[in-house]
Amino acid sequence: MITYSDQVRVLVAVDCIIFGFDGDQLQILLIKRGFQPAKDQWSLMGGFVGKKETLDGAAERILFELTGLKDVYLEQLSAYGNPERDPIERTVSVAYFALIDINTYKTQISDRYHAEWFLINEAPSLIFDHNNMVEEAQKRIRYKAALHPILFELMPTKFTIPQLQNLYEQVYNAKIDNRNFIRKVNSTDLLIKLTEKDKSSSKRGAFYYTLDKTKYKAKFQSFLNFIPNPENLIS
Amino acid sequence: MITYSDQVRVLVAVDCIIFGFDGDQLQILLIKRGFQPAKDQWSLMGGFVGKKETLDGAAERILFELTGLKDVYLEQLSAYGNPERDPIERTVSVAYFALIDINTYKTQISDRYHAEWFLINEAPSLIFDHNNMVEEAQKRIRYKAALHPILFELMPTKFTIPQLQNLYEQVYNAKIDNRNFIRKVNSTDLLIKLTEKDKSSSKRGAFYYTLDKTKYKAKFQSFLNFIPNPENLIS
DNA sequence: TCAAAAGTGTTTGGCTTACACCCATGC
DNA sequence: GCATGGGTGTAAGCCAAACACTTTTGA
Repeated sequence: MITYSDQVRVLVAVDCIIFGFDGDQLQILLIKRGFQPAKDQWSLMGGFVGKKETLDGAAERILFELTGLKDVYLEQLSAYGNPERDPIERTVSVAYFALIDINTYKTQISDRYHAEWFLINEAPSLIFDHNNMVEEAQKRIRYKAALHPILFELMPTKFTIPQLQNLYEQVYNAKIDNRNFIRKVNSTDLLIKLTEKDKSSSKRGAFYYTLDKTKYKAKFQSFLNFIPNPENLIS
Repeated sequence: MITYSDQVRVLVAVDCIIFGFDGDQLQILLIKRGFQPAKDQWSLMGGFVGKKETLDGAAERILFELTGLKDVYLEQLSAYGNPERDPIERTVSVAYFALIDINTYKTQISDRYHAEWFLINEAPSLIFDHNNMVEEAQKRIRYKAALHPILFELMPTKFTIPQLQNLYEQVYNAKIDNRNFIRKVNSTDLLIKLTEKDKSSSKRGAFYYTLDKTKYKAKFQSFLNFIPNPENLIS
């Protein structure tokens, strides 16, 4: 039998950067690591890739273990392979980022991991190179969301346009003109207007919308233009 | 000492999708695999990640071994980890793509790998999942080149705008209006016009240009617009 | 002189931006 | 009745797309 016998074998892990939106604030889900090394430090949710698992499969499993969610937006970010990144043993990590609607998050399942949602700017420092992963994930999302409607993945099943604008403003750390934003979003024809209004944040109330999933899928790859002059915003 | 002892270790490889342009045709560099499995079949240039090597470092080394080139545009594409992708032993591969000016390619160094340049459309079928990697690399390049001047990386040190247009037409498999293209490229202010002309493809001759590397680096991240309506072109 | 590639000029239309202004309603 | 956020109207201006036209020069 042929083998590649003289080569080094290493551990391969998957780490998930999980972004969530509760209709008001963009957050990130972190866990308190329950084992050595770096026990009790904050970390991304991760795990080793199983013997017969694909990378995507491992990411889905890890996300499911923590949140109880399936069929979530999940995209490979990058592979990280600095030989020193894990002090115990060389581990190559493939990072994925997920975008979820926090309202669907099942708390009970995650309890064993001591998971907690943090506002992006208030998140603690993380183990290994996880801070770097989070930064790169944010950049990727900013890049992609300027051209594709991925942030819709974070929205509750029904939401208002001002809520969506609020999310964009948090992602780009910028103030957006609400009048132009409303028109831009409506012009994509991706939303279905409901009759109900949300009156929690204004007297007049803002109409609720839901995502038209068929159109969403059809138009996902086309280049939209949600953010004016993205080059001025992306750091 | 703490270890992750109950986990599977796997091989980690890097595969390079090497695109080259000779001033006329966009090509891809493939090698004839010199060892089992799949000996004598066409393949991407790849190799295992060394004990103390980063992923980027391994990609640079592999590219150097084959082409003799350093400081080449090299970007991580994606990690591939299907458990069946290598029939001998599970191997996770991190793919990188490189963009090089074929004129600087050093033939002699590569001889031991039986490397050959192929026109993209005439490339042979490749081992494992390498065909898929090439396809995804092409998609990524199409995506990125619509917004950033990466295709300039493929050009010879001096080149004409019609040559550059020719490259764009090959990448997007589309005919571009030369009059608008010339203006678009000039408006980026990324090129320095030389006094010399290339008369090989027309009687009038086309001026040679060189890349203004300072401006190139400065503007690389800004969103340009080389391709009209990219959503209509990208498959 | 004429063919053919390189390059300039000009019009058009769509889309973004900026911002004035109207709407709905709870207090 | 007025403050407040939600939303519409609209004009200015920019920029891409289309394409008529000029330039250059070898054969």
